[in-house]
Amino acid sequence: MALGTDYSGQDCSLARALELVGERWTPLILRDAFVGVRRYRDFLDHLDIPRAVLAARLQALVDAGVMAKERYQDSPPREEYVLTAKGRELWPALHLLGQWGEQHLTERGPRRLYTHLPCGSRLRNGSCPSCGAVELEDVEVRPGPGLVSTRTDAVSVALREPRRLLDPLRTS
Amino acid sequence: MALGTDYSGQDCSLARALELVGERWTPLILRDAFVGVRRYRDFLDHLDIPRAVLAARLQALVDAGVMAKERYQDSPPREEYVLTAKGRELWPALHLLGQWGEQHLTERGPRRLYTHLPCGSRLRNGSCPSCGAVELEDVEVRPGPGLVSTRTDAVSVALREPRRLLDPLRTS
DNA sequence: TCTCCTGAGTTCGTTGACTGAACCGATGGC
DNA sequence: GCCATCGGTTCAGTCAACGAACTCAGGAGA
Repeated sequence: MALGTDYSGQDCSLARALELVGERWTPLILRDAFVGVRRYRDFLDHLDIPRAVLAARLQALVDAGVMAKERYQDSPPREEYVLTAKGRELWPALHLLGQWGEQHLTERGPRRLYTHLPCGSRLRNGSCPSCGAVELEDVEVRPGPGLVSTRTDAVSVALREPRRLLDPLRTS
Repeated sequence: MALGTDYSGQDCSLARALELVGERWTPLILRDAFVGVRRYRDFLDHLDIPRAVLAARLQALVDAGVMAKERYQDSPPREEYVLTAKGRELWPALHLLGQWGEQHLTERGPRRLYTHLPCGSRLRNGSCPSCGAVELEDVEVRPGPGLVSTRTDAVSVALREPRRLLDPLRTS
């Protein structure tokens, strides 16, 4: 979202949330994180985002406690960005917004299908209609009939197969 | 959100939605519309938004079918902006994002309380936990313990009393 | 009729975030 | 020694947001 993203003077929890996750690119970074993207390079390749912006956003998300930076190898030292519990709780809001876009802004069918694996039902409102709350690891993302993926980056290719949310995406 | 808000190359319904409702100020305009704000002047006074930006955003929302411009008096001719059915369906997503902000970005208690009047229960996930789906007109917004409203514009003052969602706010 | 006021914008110069390309430092492979 | 990769930082140019001033139409009062 946004630009100069402070909504000072708005005593409103939505404004506070938007100052953090309403900035331009941030929701898409989080969407990628939910499907398992963790590395700087993968975010970069999949989003076509300027490097400086990606670095700034990831840093802001870490500072806010939405993501955490974790060492995954020592030689050479490499770190990856993973969602914290606080970050994972953004899932219903982001999912709902995506579902709204799917229903109102697209003509072809859904691009991605979300299934709660233990019971097999399609997700509604970011949670399972029959089970209630949902562990994200139990949710499967699968390409839907509306998906037209022409991208060749590693993340897009991996997402052409069914995956579980949060399952780390390994591209190397 | 955003600046130059096209996420071309992202074949993703979330990106499509963000191109419309992810722009800077747009979510707050919609939030105000849900609590009954309809007039250019009221949006202006309550949001402290630059006039040019407000005009552009309202026009974009009308073009997208999220809001509609309706004549409410003829002499002098005056029009107001009301949510369409498509726009009202954004409520769960916006509400959830606000709730996330309430839980994670604020120390004092909730600023606004949302109640489903027919059954009296507090809203969860933008809908009623006992009744399921919800008519927005049946939802009451009430100031909560965390609210510190120092603003003196007509909208802020009106929101210090309980109101129903979508109930037109008359300030004149 | 003349003047003032209000609502709803538009215009315009300035500011500042986003963009993309180039550069940098550490590490590892050959 | 040379080259490639990962994860950034730096920098000049662009474009949207900002805020103040201006416009225009239609009353209201004198």
